[in-house]
Parts: sequence; C-alpha cells; structure tokens
Amino acid sequence: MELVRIYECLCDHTRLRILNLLSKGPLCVCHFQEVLREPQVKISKHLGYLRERGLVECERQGNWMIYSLPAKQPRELAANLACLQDCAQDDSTFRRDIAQLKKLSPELTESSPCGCITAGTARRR
Amino acid sequence: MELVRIYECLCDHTRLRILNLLSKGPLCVCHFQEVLREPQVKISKHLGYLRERGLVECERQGNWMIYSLPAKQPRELAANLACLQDCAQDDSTFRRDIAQLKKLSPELTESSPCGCITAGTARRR
DNA sequence: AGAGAATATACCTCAAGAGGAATGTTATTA
DNA sequence: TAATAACATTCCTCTTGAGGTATATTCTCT
Repeated sequence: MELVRIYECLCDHTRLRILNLLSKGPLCVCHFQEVLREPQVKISKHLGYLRERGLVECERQGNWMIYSLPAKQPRELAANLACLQDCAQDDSTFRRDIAQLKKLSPELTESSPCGCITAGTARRR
Repeated sequence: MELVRIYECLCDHTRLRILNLLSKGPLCVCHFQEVLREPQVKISKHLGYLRERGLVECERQGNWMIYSLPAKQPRELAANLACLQDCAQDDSTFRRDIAQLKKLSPELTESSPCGCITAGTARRR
C-alpha cells in the first residue's frame, strides 16, 4: 500500500474522526452521524473515499452498512493507524467522540450488529 | 500542532523523500536536487511548504540554505516522523535515496555546513 | 407491490495545491 | 561594481477533493 495514499486519507479532519471511532470496533453509518453530528452525504462520501483506498472495509447487514478497519492490514497502514491512535489521545475532539460513542451505545458489542437496531428510532433528523 | 496539517505535509511523495533525507541530518537545497533529481523550483517550493507548516527549519549559511528537522518537535510530529522512518525502511525509493545521499557525500557530517562547498562544482544542470 | 428507512451517487461550485517557465533576491567573488 | 551561484517567488494551468442539493439504490416490512 502506497504511503502517500494512506496520508491522503489522513489529511481530512472528518476522516480522522471516523478512523478514531473505528479503532473501538465496527460501526454503521448512522452511528457516525450520531456521534460526529455531520450530514449523511458528508459521512457517506468520506467512508467511500476510505473504502476505495482500503483504509476501511464494509459489509451489508440488512438495511445497515457496517464499517470496520481492515481485518488484515499492511505494515504501513497498521503503523500509521497505531500512530494516529497514540496522537488522538491528546486531542479533545477525538476524546469527546469516543465518550459520545460510549454514551450512545454502551452495549455496542453486546447488542446486534452494531447496536443499530434501536438507533433508527433514536435518531431525529 | 494540528494533526491534519501534519498529514497534509506527508501526502506528497517528494515531501516524503525530503523528510526521509532530513532524518539523517541537515541538508542544503543542492543536496536535495542531487539526490532527488528533481528541478530546483519543485524542491524549493516543497521546502517552503514544509517550512511554513513547521515540519522543517532552515538557516542561511552564506550562499546556502541549510534545512533540518525542527530541534523541538511537538509529540504528534515526533510520533509521525518516527512512524514515517519506520515505514520508509520497506520502500525501495527511500532506501535508494539514502544510499545516494551517502554516496554523494560520505563525509557529510565532517566537512563544512553540509558538504556543500564542493557540491557546487559537482552539479551539472 | 408499495412505502419507508438507510445509505450511496451524480452533479455542481469552490479552493487548495502540484508543476513548470520566468524572474526576483541574497550573498559571494572577481 | 559587475557577474555569478544558490534559492525563492510570481504567475499560470490543471487536477483533486470538499461540501451541498437532489436523486438513486437496496433492503425490510406491511
């Protein structure tokens, strides 16, 4: 995987926030919307961008698309994602996002796919 | 230092090569030209870009501008430069650049500023 | 089959930045 | 002081990508 391609993915704030959330586990699009508070198009396009370049994988689960970090990562990618995680700890936005994520779905890993089954009713826009 | 700003600096191949060379120590512009075999404008502009964003520092030494990595680096920058160095080891271009650098000026650290005193006569374009 | 929910894509506008040609700037040397 | 070396900057063209609006696609459920 080309180093430059990786860095191109990392040089947008929204994408960094997405990758930061994904470090905690798979998520569906509506969760990103909930946590990041950004319009659907924006999130969907950034996810598409990351997917095309192999920074994330996705799988359909009924009506939901579950995004996750690649199961098998080339060394350069793993190293940079680890570095990002390290740096994210110092940043208030990233920390707040994680806090918000836990708040929205404390049961995340327990409930079905990604806790989305109830998320539909919880969303308002 | 904003993470995104750092990544913006890293998402160009020429800049990565520059930073890779700088990891071995300070260098002047003519050395970059020698090793990277890229036109002067291109190198100068990328160095300017990196300088504006605090990824490199420079100091005039007579006719030469000596570029180096910042003496004092914020954590995010240090982490990412370290990560880059780690990844660069797997890449043939980066390895070749370093080899070329050593070949051009094996005495680098011993001779004056950056070994540039003789570099002028060595260049041909 | 039809409706609605979740997500993706097309199309448009705007800004940033890459690369090159020409020219400017600063310092050294004759 | 004039010439030259080493760099920087300006101006121009072209591509990429960000963000938004509107619309399409894919499932699920009734």
